Amino acid sequence: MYNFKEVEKKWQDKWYSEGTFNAKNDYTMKKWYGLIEFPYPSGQGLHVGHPRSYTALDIIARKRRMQGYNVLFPIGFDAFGLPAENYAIKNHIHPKITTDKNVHHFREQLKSIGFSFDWSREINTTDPDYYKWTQWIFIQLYKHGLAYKATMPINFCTGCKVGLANEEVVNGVCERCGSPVVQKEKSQWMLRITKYAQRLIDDLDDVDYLDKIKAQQRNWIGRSEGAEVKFEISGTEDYLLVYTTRPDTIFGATYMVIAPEHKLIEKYKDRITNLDEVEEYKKKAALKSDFERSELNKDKTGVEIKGIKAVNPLTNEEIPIWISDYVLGSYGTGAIMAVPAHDTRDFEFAKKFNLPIKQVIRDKNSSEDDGNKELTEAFTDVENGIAINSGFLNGLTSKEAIKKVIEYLEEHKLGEKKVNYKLRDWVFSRQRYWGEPIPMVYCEKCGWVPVPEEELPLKLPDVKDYEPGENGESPLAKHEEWINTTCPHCGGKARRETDTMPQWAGSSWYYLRYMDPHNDKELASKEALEYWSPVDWYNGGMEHTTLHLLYSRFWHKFLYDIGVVPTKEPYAKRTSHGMILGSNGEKMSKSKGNVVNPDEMVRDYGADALRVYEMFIGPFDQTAQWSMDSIRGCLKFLDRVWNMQDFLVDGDEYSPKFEKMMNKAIKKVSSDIEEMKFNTSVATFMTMVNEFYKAKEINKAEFETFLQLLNPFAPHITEELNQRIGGKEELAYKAWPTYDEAKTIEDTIEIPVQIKGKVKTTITINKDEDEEVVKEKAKEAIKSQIEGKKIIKEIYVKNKIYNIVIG
RNA sequence: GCCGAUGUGGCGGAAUUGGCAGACGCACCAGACUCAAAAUCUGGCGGGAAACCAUGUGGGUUCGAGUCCCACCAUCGGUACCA
Repeated sequence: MYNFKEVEKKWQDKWYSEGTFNAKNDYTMKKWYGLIEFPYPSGQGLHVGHPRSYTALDIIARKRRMQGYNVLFPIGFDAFGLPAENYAIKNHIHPKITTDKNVHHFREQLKSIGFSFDWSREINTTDPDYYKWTQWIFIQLYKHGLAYKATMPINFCTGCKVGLANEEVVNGVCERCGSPVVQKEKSQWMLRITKYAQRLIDDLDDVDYLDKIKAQQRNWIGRSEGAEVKFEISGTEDYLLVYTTRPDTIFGATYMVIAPEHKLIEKYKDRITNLDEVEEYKKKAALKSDFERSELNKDKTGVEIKGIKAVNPLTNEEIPIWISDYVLGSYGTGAIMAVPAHDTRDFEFAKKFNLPIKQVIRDKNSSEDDGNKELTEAFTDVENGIAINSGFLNGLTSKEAIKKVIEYLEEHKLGEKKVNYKLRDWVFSRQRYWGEPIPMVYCEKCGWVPVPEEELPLKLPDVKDYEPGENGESPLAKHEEWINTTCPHCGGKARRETDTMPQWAGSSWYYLRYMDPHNDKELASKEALEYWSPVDWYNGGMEHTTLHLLYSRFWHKFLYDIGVVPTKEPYAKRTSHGMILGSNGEKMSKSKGNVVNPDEMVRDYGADALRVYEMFIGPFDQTAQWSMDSIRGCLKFLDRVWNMQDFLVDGDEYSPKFEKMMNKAIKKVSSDIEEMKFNTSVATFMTMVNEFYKAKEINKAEFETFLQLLNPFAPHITEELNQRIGGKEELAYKAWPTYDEAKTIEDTIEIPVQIKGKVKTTITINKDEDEEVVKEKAKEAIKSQIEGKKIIKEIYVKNKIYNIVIG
């Protein structure tokens, strides 16, 4: 009987004490760098979702070692973050203490599953030796003008009087006390990621990410091409600047809309005759949280600004200006020209406030559309539009009209071509204790000054009070002894920045630190960076394919620009795994009581069974449902593997009856691993075991190869069996098996014989048999069904199929 | 609404990418072993008496469609007025 407890312990002790899987410092070897998203060490411990991703890359890493690569497969902990801080506040235990405890637990759990991580390179984002370099990167960003202060709204709980993270705001109210959450203006550090928007799109062409990941990145950045157009404000030299992707519809612009935040109101308040009404609207809009603005108020609201009007530059008509919160201050110019006939939102707004709707595009595919009928909805299709009622654009397709009108605008200095992105700059400040201190000081005389690099790391002060500050201030704002310092520039009195960095900071560059984790001179040495960059294969969750991936690509590109890293992109290849749901098909959560604890799985079924099951559970990139019956089935499979010892016979070569199967299996498993089709690899192993059981025989050569193929999936049992059957070398150090293509091909093939595409029978033929011989044989086999019928057509595909069409 | 997935036996899923639908596993049934049970081993297992019918629904292309095209339905994930 297979005792997985004993066997797994034995091999783990050996691997982790000897450092079997540690990367070598031999920079002449060919390298492979595999990366998994390092976990946040939560109090709940490891989730069964973690081993899905980790086992997958562990399998690839183990295979790469056997293929002769110097493999870097590191692990660390992304340990700053909200849960530790909230737990600390509630239970009055310092977050460092809980974090250390959780990390310890995670480490034990990860080791119990037998991952081939290089534990000598373990990192932790809360370690000052680590965040020293996170702070260093921030200072470089600041020095290059990519970090700046701006006033940005934060979520502010009206009950607790603290700033909240987005995830703490649930349906517009505070997650903890249920009070309404409003937006509060606060001066924050921002990172200018928008400067990299175009490169973040363009360089996707050079990396091997799943298409859906690339699509998500592109959508998030949200590039759009259009024009900025000037609309003169009647009776002034001034103009209102708008952004539009449809400059071909300017003839149909019947009014303008500005965002509540727009500075136009301040500028012309003397001329506005209904200023009170406008100010009232502004105030109401400001009080609304993001949630109210977007979720609750699909219904458009707005107020006309009376006393000022704009002039349509192409029709020269005077049109009214409205204020409405469906126009966002943060996108484009914060003002739009409204073309109700050809924009859904403008159409709704115009209908509600009875504004004129002027059709200037007709549908080229609709004979009824002559531009004279009343529209029931906006016509927005760019592909099928023809300009009408549009002066010099009449008759042009929408695309031609866009080109022509931009030329016209540029020629008459009325506007210009413009590209916009949805992507916003990155709000980098958090009013929190448990994060990296932002290494900046403020001096009355010199303004913001970075902490000198030789003084890094700027350590998070070890304080007892990390309760949130008053009015959304950071907890650090209460610690005067830490805040007060001297200006590095003039030596005068200065105060430290009290906000900390977001959790994204430490994870934006951690893959670089793994290359040289103990370096106290640089974030990593030039040689290490040159050798290990880029990450060859990065696997993680779909939930991180927008923000984390984008942020780290941005930091990497910046580090490339200042000559720190040698590659433009951090990750050569990115894949993602599907989620694991509870056995009831719902997301695992304590409240639903469907959480599966990996410790219990290792205890009851063993690490190998857990690993094999998580690979067998279904297609790797898709959501899967946990099943206790199935993990039991995987343990049964491993027991059958163990008992194959009883059939062992001598033999240094594959026996004739298994030669084909062995060669085919090597081929199949090798390619399955590369394509992450782990589930069919496991099926292959099971089929092989069934065959060995049928024969009640397996020779040494066959057993050794079988064990080696299975080793990346189930490393413990295979090493143990290999030792027992007298394998000379440990599997971890052996070369990956090779196959002979010729020996994967069967000599005889069964092919279906069809009549009109329906299978009637199958015949067995020799491979590459002569066409006429096959046809003869097939016709003989279905003689009764074709006798006396006229054969109209015959389709013969060599080694595949023979199909007869009869009359 | 938009973007991205997914839909195949009782269940999880497979299908060389247009060529025998249901590999492999679970569950279930039967047999062997056992005083008996568990474990293990062996066999069976989409529906239908059969012709045949079956891959979410309806159409199409093809000698041939789970796979390609068109329209729709359902489920899941992401996102939220981006001009």
